[in-house]
Amino acid sequence: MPELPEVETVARLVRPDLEGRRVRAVRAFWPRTIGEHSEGEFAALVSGARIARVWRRAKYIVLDLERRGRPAGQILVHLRMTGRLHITPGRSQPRDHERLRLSLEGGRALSFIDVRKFGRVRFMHSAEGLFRALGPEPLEEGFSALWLLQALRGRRRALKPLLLDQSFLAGLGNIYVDEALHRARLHPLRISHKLSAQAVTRLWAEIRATLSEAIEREGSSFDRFYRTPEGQPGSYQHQFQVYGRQGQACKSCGSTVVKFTVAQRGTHICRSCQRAPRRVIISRP
DNA sequence: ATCCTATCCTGGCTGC
DNA sequence: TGCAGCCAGGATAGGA
Repeated sequence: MPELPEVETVARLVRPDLEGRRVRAVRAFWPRTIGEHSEGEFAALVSGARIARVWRRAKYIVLDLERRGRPAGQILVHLRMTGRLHITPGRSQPRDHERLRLSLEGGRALSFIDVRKFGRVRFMHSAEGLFRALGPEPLEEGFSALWLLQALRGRRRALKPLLLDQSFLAGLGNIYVDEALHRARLHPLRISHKLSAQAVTRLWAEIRATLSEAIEREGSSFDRFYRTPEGQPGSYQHQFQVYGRQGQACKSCGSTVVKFTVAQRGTHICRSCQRAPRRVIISRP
């Protein structure tokens, strides 16, 4: 599902078509996509504003708006599970599962397409407060091995649910947590404050390496949902070590990859590369 | 503080 | 072939 690498890829690919353009009109085909605002309110807030910058924070794609050169709020796109962004010809009929369309000056439009309707496009006067409540960006300076060591020691939680918690660390989801934990040879049920400094350093490095490599490959596509705005699938799924590989051989040691449930999420591990912590009862699939 | 469950959704899949 | 039921999962709310 779209996690940091997929969201980063989408932001990069829509950026050249959006930056500098003005929003002309809004149509909400599924009103809940824009949440607390009605279509009319949303339109009033964004119409005529210029998209000054497109960037990413955690799993949000952020469109900074300006009017007369001054900040005029932000549009936050969250793809959740099946959301997609496409630049489309402005006048076409709504396509299947299109939930929102922002018509742009110049004739084209930004379309938000989402089969499962979980995705959201919000207008906020400022997202600063929302972003302050999120953990650091894993690929930025603030996320150091020392920070991670101290942060893990300040909590007493299983690694997987902690790494999925966006207020702890931003941008990871189910897939990249499983991949990073396998690469760091850490079991998802290991308790955060009990890791050695060496193990934490491994985890830190593997989180960064996994995400960077996935961005290089434009994310992962293993079902028909995630595509870049150009309609291309990512290719990182070919690098998966454990995710979705239950029943197959671990690429490092040959043992069979198993799937079980942690934090209500499908969790994939190699039992020989990722040794279970003592005294932990492993929940059943 | 942490964990667990339900909710939101659709479509693909399984099993009868 | 038809159809009911289950599953996937990011975020959040509410209860234990």
